[in-house]
Amino acid sequence: MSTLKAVRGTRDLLPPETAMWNHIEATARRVFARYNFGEIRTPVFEDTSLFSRSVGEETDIVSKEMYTWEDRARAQSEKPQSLTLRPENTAGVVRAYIEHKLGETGQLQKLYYIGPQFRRERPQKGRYRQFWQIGAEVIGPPSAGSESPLRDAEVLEMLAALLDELGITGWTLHLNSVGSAADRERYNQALRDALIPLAPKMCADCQRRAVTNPLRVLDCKVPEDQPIIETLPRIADSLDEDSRQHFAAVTAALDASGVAYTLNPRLVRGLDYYTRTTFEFTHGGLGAQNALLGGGRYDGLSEAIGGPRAPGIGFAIGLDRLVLTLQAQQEQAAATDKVDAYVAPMADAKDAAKLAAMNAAGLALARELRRAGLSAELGDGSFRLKKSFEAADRTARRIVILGEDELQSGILTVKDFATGTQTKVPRAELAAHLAGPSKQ
RNA sequence: GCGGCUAUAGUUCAGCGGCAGAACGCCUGACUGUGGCUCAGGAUGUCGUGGGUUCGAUCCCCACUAGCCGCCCCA
Repeated sequence: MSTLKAVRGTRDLLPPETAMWNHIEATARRVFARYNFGEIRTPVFEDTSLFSRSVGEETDIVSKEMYTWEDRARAQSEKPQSLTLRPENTAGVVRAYIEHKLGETGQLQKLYYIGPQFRRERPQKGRYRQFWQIGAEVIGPPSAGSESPLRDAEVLEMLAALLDELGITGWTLHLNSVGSAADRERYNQALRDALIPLAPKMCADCQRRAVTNPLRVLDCKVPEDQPIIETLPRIADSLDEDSRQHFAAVTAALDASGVAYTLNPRLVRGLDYYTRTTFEFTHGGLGAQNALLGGGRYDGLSEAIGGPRAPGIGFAIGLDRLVLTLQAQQEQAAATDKVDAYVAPMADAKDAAKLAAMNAAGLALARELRRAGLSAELGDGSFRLKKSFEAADRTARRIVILGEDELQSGILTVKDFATGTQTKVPRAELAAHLAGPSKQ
């Protein structure tokens, strides 16, 4: 019989690793708050059509990577509904924006989310079937300034600030504009036409892509294909005047705010809803999954799923990958934080009544310390003192010994592991003593 | 969906067609109210699952499952 395990592509996050996750999430919340973003939490599953209509019917995500099931009807009159675990969160946020008529407020909505997403892909480094994303969206009616290139620049600048604050070094911002939906259609056709004579000279993958997904040819990494790729039409040449001006304004604003970026005319993104500005922050050391985060503008998404005109821009950070990057960067995750005190009750283990009484006294003392705001671990009176010390040294900065003497006198024995000094401390002063720094 | 590599103690990994190994961690003691550094002892386990070859398989073969890495695609 096989034992139960986390299903393929999912995993448990345990201490001390979770400390890193909490640190990243807390940093993101702090940074986002400075930019006036508020948190949104949307359901982890939605009506399937939300994703097919937003992400794109023909994308790999929708066509073969979604966890979709038919929710059974509970009444004869009820129709079964096709539901899907969210493969990304932007669609859900825009759905909520429409559902709650946030556009009617006339205000720009600045929303961020942190949560799990689901795609049924083959797991590998930095890629899981349940993966975590931190993302944010700026969306609103055009009258609120949602189309302004200033929003693009602000979002990018915020991301640079977040990565810097997290201590991620060596990231690169790749920037491009894919233009309007019409621009993209035009470009796609131009690319197809250009590839007809060229594709036979390219690698096998490109020959296939030329037919199935010409934009992907631009991503080809085969060295021999690069000269050919250089000759292909550039999307910048297919942009209409509005998109061109918008992009120029974004880069100008980034220049003014000192955010470094690399223009990458080959950066095309996999989701259908992207328009105009698209971007990606990459980092080495992530293997084939070198994208830390990606995003872009989606001026037509709201309308595509039946909402009002609501241009927006957003991004999603792969939290799993961010953790990998930070772990690789830090030699060793910082030593796990030790608690302020280890309360070690001592009693004769053979005397059940005394043991119970001493343990109760230990629990009360630990409670006292915890109520004073200190972190404390509690030992067991049946332990020999040596064992208590060993356990305490692993988990706490100091040990507080609670034996018969201490209980009667109300004066506790405290030993500081950093200095090795042992002192007697009256119970009334204990919390203050434990809160203080180590001293010789 | 496709390809390569891997699966042995709590962890990281050696190993060999014939009694299952190391390091770290864990437990006990030297030390009955004192940790770290020592020292002496101890327990680790369906050798991923199922089948096959063999007198005998943890080892060789096949299948399956899972993990890692890559492809596709993507955060």
